[in-house]
Order: sequence, then C-alpha cells, then structure tokens
Amino acid sequence: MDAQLRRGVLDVCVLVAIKNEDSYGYKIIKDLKPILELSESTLYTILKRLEEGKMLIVRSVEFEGRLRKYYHITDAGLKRIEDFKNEWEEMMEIYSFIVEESEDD
Amino acid sequence: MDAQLRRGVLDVCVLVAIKNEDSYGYKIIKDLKPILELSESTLYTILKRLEEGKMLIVRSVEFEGRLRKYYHITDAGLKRIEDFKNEWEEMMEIYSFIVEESEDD
DNA sequence: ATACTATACCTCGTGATATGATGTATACCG
DNA sequence: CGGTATACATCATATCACGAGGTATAGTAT
Repeated sequence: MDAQLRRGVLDVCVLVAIKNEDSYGYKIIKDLKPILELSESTLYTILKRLEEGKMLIVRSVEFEGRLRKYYHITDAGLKRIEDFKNEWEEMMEIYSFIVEESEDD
Repeated sequence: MDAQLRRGVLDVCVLVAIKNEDSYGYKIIKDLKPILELSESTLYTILKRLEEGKMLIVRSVEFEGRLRKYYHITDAGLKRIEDFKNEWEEMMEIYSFIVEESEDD
C-alpha cells in the first residue's frame, strides 16, 4: 500500500481501536493487525500526537509487574472520527474523478 | 480536508490531469481547481518528483514569449494510476472497518 | 540454569513531503 | 502606467512515518 495513502487513515484507525473499549499500545497493534499493520514506533508516535491534540487521555496501570498505559477517547477524538467520515465523502469525489478521467482513452 | 488524506491523492490527480492530453503547470492547477485546489509550490514539487520517478517526461515550449513546460505521461505514470485504483480497494476495506467499528455504540 | 519469546514501554535520527513566502519575467487590459 | 494573468522556480519550515535500538518483566522450553 502506498505510504501517502496510509497516512490519511492511521490516526483514525487508532482512535477507532480504542473507541468502544479503552486499550493500550501493544493491544492496539494486535487488534489492528488484520486491517492495518503498524510498528510500535509508528503507534507510539501517533498516540503521543493524539494525546497532545487532546483526542485521548491516558491512564497508567500496573499489570502483572509491567506497566500499561490505557488510552481513553475524548469528545474531540470522537469528533475526529466523524470529521473523517465527512472528509471521506470528498475523497470519494476525487476518486470518482480519477476513475472517470483515467478510463476514457 | 485533512492534510494527510489529501496527500494520498495528489500525485495521482496530477497524473490524471495530464493523461489524456499533455499539459503544463499553470493549466494543471486551473483544470484541477474544481476537484482539488493546489498551490504552485505544491504542484511544481509534485511535478519534479514525478519526473524524477519517470512517471512523466518534460518538453519545453516557447509560447508567446513565455516558457511553457509540457508534461507527458509515461507507461510508469499510467501504471501508477492503475496501482492507485487497486490500493483504493484496500482503503475501502479500512474505511469499512472504521465505519462499522465506530457505529456500534 | 539458560535461552528464547511475548509483553510493554520509549527515544532518536532520517527521509519524505506539502506549503507559504518570495522571486523572476512577459503579455495584456483599462 | 499600474494591475492582473500567465508561467516558471527556490527556500525554509513543519509535519510525519518508521527503522533501529533501548529497557524491563514474565512465562516457556531446553
């Protein structure tokens, strides 16, 4: 998959991954694996950015001797997902343009 | 529109804009305007990258005292468009995931 | 005991990229 | 003669994904 195309959905996928149930880094990667593979360095970069953008809040939990940071989505995060869906409509128009223009030859 | 989402289609839109008829920078911007606004600095950066990637070839033409650089798509450029369409299928799967997951609450 | 794998976090450097600001130059119109 | 359209270009900046590498614990296999 093209790297640029990927970028457009990374943030939203992570938000969706924690939307229905708080989750943590390692689990997010495993949960998203079937739909989107992402490395740890990529994920933690995204989580940090989303936190700075107040799309989610963090809560540290001690679990079997290891640290876990649970992420919880905020209203801004939910709004980000909804905004994405609207933006997708615009993307579909662009996609239609590409298909139409590229098929009459 | 989200900047990251945009990035995924910029290159392909430019290629589509020159696909059926050779075109030049200024005209590409005007032609794409209804579907996608892009600045000159953005466009010329993209054109340069596409040229380096051999997606198009350039031909300079003197036109009414001004220089015009006509861009012509190559086979690699055409392939890039076709590849994009396939990648879009993958994107649609991700989009479906986002919609499904984000709607059961 | 020891090695390996899974879990779980983090940081740093690099390369790719889009964009605003800015610059150059000509043609045309009022 | 001044503004607008045409037409190109470069530079600095900011954002971003990601590989490489690091730390540490728990469980499992040899």
